This record gives sequence, structure tokens and C-alpha cells, in this order.
Amino acid sequence: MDTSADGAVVDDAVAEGAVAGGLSIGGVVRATGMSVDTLRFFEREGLLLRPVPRNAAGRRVYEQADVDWLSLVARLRASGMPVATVARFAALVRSGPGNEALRLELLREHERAVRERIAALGADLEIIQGKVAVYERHVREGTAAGLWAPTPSVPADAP
Amino acid sequence: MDTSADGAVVDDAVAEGAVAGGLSIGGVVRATGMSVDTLRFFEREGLLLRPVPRNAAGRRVYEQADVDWLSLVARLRASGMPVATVARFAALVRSGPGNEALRLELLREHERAVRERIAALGADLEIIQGKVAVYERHVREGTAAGLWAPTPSVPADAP
DNA sequence: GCTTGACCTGGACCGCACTCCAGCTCCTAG
DNA sequence: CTAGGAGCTGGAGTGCGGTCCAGGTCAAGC
Repeated sequence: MDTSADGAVVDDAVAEGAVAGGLSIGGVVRATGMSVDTLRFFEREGLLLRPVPRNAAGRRVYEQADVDWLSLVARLRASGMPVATVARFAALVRSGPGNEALRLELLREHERAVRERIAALGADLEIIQGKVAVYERHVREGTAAGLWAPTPSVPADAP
Repeated sequence: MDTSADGAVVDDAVAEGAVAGGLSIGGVVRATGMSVDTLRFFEREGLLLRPVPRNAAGRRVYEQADVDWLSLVARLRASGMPVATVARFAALVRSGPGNEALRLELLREHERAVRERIAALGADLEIIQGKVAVYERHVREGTAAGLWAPTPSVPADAP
């Protein structure tokens, strides 16, 4: 069997997104839930730890480690870290050992931001719950206290 | 003293954003923390309960009730409700009594969304904390386990 | 009388994070 | 042999949520 030129040996593995010891972009899509476009976009923006290697046909060949990294990237993005910041973090990791303190600093700062965001959402949630309670009472009992009138300024109830 | 044409009587009250029984847009800026542009944008988008009335010079005159409403709007926006949805809610309130059940539904749905968001952020936070812990250990002890290598694929530690 | 500051309008512009598209190359299955 | 599917590139387009700007009106203070 041909061991050189890529694209041999691979039979039904292709159907699962595998490409001779690696994953096709479609495989990564299935593994991460990201879209093909997003994956290519992230790569262009330097969010990956390396330019993804290509096979003989010019197609991307990912490895499990890329998927693992992308899973972290997904968490960072989902928790509100801007693409540019993920790129900075990736650049630190990419440039090898020696800057762990910087990576830690970046992660800690993000952790702080996420905590803050959660706290703020919690506060907002309380207000919203209060409103929901007011409307529940109103719908149940017909009380209008605390409801907004179509035009403000008359008796001005509790907001 | 002149009681007709606006703009009389108001002496140093102007300096506080008051405009004869109302607030100038600047006053509302100070009260809500929103920018002048945002206030006008929100008005155009129908996020207010009414078109804000103007004085003789064509300037907006807000009332406390507008500020109260805007404070709620700020919470809704801050907690991730899209402008268009706030507009729908405002439209319901604007159209007067009778649709309280709809308003309640909208608020409940948003409450659910916020809870979900908080939960998701909590999950992301745990992952991030895990990473922080790994880096802290590394920076303290020089252990490299669990750290990302510049190029993936070698031994592939725990993500 | 002139400047200054707050405010007005309509419309252009921005940053972010994707998302879509045209036009092309491969590979494989029928 | 041909059709179809997956992938490629560079670049344009999108949706959201504001933000900025030019050019103008007022009212007040010097």
C-alpha cells in the first residue's frame, strides 16, 4: 500500500472526518460545533496555535490537539473574551515556554471579568424577577400598582 | 413672571438638567449614564413609552417617569435583551392595559434567558478556573503538565 | 454684539464577529 | 465519464448597536 502521497489508506474514515492521522475541517466542525467559516476565520485571526498543515490537495489536516485547543477557545469566546484577546493568548502559547506568568495574568483577568459579568447579570436578574412578580400579581389579581401606564407622569407608581 | 413660553423661571435649575417641570436630555444623561446619542437612538427605535415632548425651542423635555422607564430599559439591555425586543415590550406597555399577560410572557422568557446565560457563564468559569489553577501550579512549581505546547501532537497532555 | 454651550436633525460611519459568495480543485461513487 | 460533495481562496456583505459629524437654532453671559 502507498504510504507516501496522502489520500490513500483512507476509506470510510473520510466519512468520519478523518484524513490519514488527522481530521478534515468537516470533522472539526462536527467535533467543535463551530462552522467551517468560523474555523477558517479563527485561523486567519491567529487564534490557533499554528497554521494548520495541509495535505497534498491543499486541505487542512487538524489533529486532536487542535480540537482540544479549539474547545478552550470556544469557552473563552462564549464567556465573552474578544477574538483579539484570544489571539494574544494564542500568541503567548505559540511562542513557547517562558511566558506562563503572562498567560496566567491574562486568564486571571478574564476570570475576573467573567465573575463580574455573572454578578451583574445576577443583579439584573433580580430586577427582572421583581417585574415578573409584579406582573404575575397583576394578572392574578387585577391590581395595577407598579405597572407602567401608557403615558408617564400621572401618579408615577413604583418603577 | 412669564408663565406661557417655556424658558422663563428656569434659572440655575438649568445647570442641573431641569427644564421647567422636566429634565433636559443632558439631565437624563446624568441620571441614566446613557449617552445623548443612545438616548436619541432609543427614542427613534421606539424604546420609550412615548415620543418625548419638546419645549418651544424644540428640545426634549423628559420627566422622571421616563428616567424610571429608561432605568428598566438599561437593565434589560445590560442583561442581553436585544433592542428590538425591548421595543416590542415598550410597544406593549405603550398600547395600554389589556396585554399584561403578553408583557409577563416576554419578561419571563427573558428571565429564563438570563438564568441560562448565567449558568453557561458559570460552566465556562469553571473551565477557566481550572486553567488558572494549572498555570498557577506551573508558575509555582515548574511543572509543565497540562500546558499547551507550541506545536500540538507530541504527547498531548490533559487539555 | 459676540461667543459659548447645550441641543437639534438627517445621515454617514464604525467595530465586531462572523457569514456568504463566486469560481476553482480534488476525489469518489455510480 | 460524469456528477456530486467536500474543500480551497480572496473578498464582499451582514446584523447589531451604537457613535460621529456637519450644519444649524437658541438662550445666556460678557
